[in-house]
Amino acid sequence: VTINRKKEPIYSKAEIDRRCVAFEDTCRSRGVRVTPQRLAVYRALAEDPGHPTAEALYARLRERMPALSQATVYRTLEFLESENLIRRVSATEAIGRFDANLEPHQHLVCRVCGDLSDVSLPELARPALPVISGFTVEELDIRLVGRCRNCSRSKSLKRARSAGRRTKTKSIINPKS
Amino acid sequence: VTINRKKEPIYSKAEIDRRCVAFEDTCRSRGVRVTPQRLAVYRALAEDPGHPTAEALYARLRERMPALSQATVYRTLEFLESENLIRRVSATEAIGRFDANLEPHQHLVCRVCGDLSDVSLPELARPALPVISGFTVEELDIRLVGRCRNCSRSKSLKRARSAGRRTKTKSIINPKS
DNA sequence: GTCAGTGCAAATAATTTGCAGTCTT
DNA sequence: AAGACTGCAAATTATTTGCACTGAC
Repeated sequence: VTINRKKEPIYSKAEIDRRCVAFEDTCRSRGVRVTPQRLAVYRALAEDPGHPTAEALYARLRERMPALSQATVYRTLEFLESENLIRRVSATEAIGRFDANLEPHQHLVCRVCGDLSDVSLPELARPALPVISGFTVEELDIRLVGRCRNCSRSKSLKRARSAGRRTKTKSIINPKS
Repeated sequence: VTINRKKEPIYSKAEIDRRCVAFEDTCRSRGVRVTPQRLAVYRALAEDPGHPTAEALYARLRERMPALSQATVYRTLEFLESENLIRRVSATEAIGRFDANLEPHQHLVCRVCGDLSDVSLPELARPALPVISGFTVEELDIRLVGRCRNCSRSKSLKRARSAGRRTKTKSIINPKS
């Protein structure tokens, strides 16, 4: 078991440079513009192993780019996510979806429509909690992220923000369509 | 593999009744009052396998309890969570925490301070994606939820809302202190 | 009767959007 | 030059909080 306690960046300087170049290539190959803002946001995230929030990145970036706006940070992160160049991870402060089912089970999360349903993987009915020094594991939260039946065809990644009952199908990620 | 496609409630009517009684007992044993609102929120969640949001529960509940307020729903859900009577699950629309590390790895989530760090469980370095009919699994997201070293002592569950750099240590869950 | 719990409305937090101007290609 | 991106500020959405009141014990 290897824990990265936020001491070092996820990638070495050289690796980060390489990734920034790859990022530029990706942008160009997809006909998207390479801007200083996009590069800066991408690099700042690659350098920060602490899973920062958009707000935290903005605070750090504005020191070097005072004119940078929050909106750009949000837009850039969304763009990077849609290009699979970064991932969004969930902490405990996730927007509230609740579950009264306390039996060990897992969740199926559709990344297109946001649908959330239960699954039971038999091999995980009674999961062994990994032992990690310096951290008391109380719960193993497993999510299978992918596409539900209805969304298996759709190509775009229009993440539903609030997956309540709302059927606001406006694309957030792909405003170009 | 068993999938619950939201057709039936998680628990049978009888089971829900039993749980509501257990809920009452828990409240009394902890010196917390049993109110119609708390019972209604708990029951509504137990009856809804769709992992509803606070907003969705509120919308459903106010039909039968027109005077119910949103604030009560939020407060009750928080209370139920702190008593381990329900769980909070995360969908894709989680409040943004980002990660540029695309290598397969897992996350350690401290439920007290919200701290998020990387772990690599060797047996999951190259995880086999479960095959589930009617759902295309693209990613296995595993979170080890518990307490980090610093928080292993603290008893209260003061979930950090925005775990940025903010050190707002105001207790949300335990306003009585 | 007491005070924990509620309702209401206002406050805060996080994110999104409209629009006019700017810079990449 | 064209229009994709940006900055700004206002709008939206989700959640929290202060305060006076009410009802569970």
